[in-house]
Amino acid sequence: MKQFHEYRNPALAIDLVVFGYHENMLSVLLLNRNEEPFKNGWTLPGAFLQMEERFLEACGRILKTKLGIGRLFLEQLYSFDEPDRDPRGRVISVTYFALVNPGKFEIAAGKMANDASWHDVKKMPELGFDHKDIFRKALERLRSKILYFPVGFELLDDMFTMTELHELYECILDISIDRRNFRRKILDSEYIVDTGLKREGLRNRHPSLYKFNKKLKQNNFHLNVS
Amino acid sequence: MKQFHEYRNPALAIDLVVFGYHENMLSVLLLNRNEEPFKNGWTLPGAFLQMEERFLEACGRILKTKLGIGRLFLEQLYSFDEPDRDPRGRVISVTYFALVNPGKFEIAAGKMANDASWHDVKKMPELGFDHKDIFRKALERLRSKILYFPVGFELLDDMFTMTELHELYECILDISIDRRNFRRKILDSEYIVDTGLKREGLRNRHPSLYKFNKKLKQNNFHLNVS
DNA sequence: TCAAAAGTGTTTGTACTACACCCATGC
DNA sequence: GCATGGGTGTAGTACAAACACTTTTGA
Repeated sequence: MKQFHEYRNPALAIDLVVFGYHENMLSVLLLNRNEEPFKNGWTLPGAFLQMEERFLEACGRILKTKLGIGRLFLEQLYSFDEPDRDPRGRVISVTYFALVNPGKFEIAAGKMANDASWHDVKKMPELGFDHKDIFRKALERLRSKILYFPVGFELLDDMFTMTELHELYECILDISIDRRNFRRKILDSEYIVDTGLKREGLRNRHPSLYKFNKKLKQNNFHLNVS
Repeated sequence: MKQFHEYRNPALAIDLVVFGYHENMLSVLLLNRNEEPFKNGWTLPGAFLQMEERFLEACGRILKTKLGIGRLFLEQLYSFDEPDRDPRGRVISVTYFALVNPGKFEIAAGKMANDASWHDVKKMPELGFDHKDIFRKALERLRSKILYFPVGFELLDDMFTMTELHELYECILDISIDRRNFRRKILDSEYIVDTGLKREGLRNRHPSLYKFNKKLKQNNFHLNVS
């Protein structure tokens, strides 16, 4: 019997939208391509899926070989099928979005691209292929997900202050949220626990350090914003 | 230059979870396969993606050739990559969920399967491949989506009573919802408009007939349930 | 006039909003 | 002691939950 992969099948790529948060700025990792198509243009990191490979394995391979970073939060985003999305031929793209604390990794450039760098989501350059669509979808997903799931903790250090968490939310959602109401809401939800430690060395009152409550089972957090 | 599809690529299938609602029962369309693998077993309707075909075109082809039904509400669900999900070889499945009013269509059996029929979501048979996982994901999506998006209207007739809409919600979510609070919430959201008509021929008070408010732009509906 | 379902309103409690003030620290 | 940001409390409001009565219709 003829094997399926001997028929003509579209190629299958995995593309990643890697979000990082640092110094009050939400960024995305982009590669500057050193080959056609879109040579010297910016694209999302990606790779073709290998025959025996799972999606998450391909994600790990991309992160490791192109960006030099290890395992992190990954979630499937969407699959893109526009026939002309790649000028070289029919390529389906299964996309994932990832969250990373840039402080924990040094980005290493891979061989496909001569440069990988962080780009403020508010100042994105033109992107090759249909990667603008993918990016938009990812940002939309991140913004809706953060309202009911503690994704923020993937972007911060293991311990963080309430102000840092608050600023993260304001930055990602691009709105302002009342500091005191935010604090109450977060604490009531029990998503975070007070470590009892304080951040020291600041020139004013030492804020408490919190960490994510890993024991929490059920989701009782929902943030309503206008 | 060698074309992408000349390399070894996994096969790519489109599988559909078609939900129908009829007489207070939420059902899914299943095919009884007449060939191996899973001969005489139940599976979701699906097909291999053709080289130049878009996902939604493949969905339309499946609906037409296997089920004999036309265009309906479709939304991409998830892409499944388990290497052993198809015993014949590596097949990636991009899945969609669909909503249909079964009263509007007669299901016609196709050539791949000798039977297509509706199955109560509460009494599902064993499914071939990984279709149980796909079904579960689809039901989960439907249940969360109905809380903030008027998916229900795809499942009802063009005009419907408040009680019919109420029962649909209770059926899909598998909970009971206060009739009066539900009514107020739905009417306040302006998702539906009173047609001024009444359903006649019942043995008691004639209920108003409503229809979906197609002019509605922004989503101001959110149902909170325990 | 009775049964059955449709339609309406009120009371209560909870949760979010919008605020102002005090506290700890480094300089 | 003063500037800076961290921490706490509270009154007002809006929405959701829980609930009972009236109305319309066919038989």
